[in-house]
Amino acid sequence: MPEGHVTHRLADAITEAFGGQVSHSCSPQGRFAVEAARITDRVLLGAEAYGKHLFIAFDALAEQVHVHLGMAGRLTIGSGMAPAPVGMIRWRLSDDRGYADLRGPAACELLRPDQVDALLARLGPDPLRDDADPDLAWQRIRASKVPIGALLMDQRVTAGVGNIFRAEVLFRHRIDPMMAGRLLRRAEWSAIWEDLVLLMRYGVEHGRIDSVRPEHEAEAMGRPPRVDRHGGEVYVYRRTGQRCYVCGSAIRTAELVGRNLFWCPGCQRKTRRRGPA
DNA sequence: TGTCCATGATCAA
DNA sequence: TGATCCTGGACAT
Repeated sequence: MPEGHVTHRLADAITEAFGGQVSHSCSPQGRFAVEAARITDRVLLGAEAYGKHLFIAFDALAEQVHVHLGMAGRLTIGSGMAPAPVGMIRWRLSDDRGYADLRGPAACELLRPDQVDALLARLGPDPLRDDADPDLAWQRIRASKVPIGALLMDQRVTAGVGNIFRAEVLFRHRIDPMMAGRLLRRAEWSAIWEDLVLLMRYGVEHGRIDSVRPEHEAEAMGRPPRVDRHGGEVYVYRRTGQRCYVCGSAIRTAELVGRNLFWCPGCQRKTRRRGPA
């Protein structure tokens, strides 16, 4: 259940745990069995993330493992001997020091180099990558009638941004999620991008999303504890009906292209005031 | 025990 | 726009 920061964190963790070593691959659940047989007992060269996509390369093999966790996928890494498989483990990667179990991914497959290239060509810039060019996203946003709240979720526009980062970054910049992309100002986009880099890097480092600014922490602390599991302190995500930490309005929710959107009607107005929330 | 829901995305119509 | 897929946890019955 990841946004891009999880994928990047996992890429680092896999490289750290298995990089440069011979590892064993299997598929207790069975659906990755043929592919696992091809990669097992090879040296794992490293893992890399692009947006929500994870690629793992092996020595002397042109194909790479491509993993997309989707909404239900999870990859857990443990140390020591792998325990007997519990539940549906699509791919188990292990060596004598540790193991990684992949469950419920939307994708777990071997891709040829040309397939990898085609996939990457579909992705917009990823705020977590040094090679990202935010201007590529801007060119799409500035020409679009689609709400900015939908554009940010579109992986062709920005890769790695999901429902939480979308909601939180728009709140932090006091932007109405329903505002058409083409009404966004260039300076606003630059600020949003820089903020995404900041928030998502924090997410990679800490393994959670915290978007509440220091000056609002006291207010956030006084509120009832969060009940969902994503772990982290946020302004609007899944806080429907609760009071905004900044203006006190009730946080609202609505469906936008099939996903729940959260925003503060007080802070995020169509006619905007200067400065971030 | 069953239903719904989730940090996602694709496909058909 | 709706149906579908992935899996497991929360919650209702």
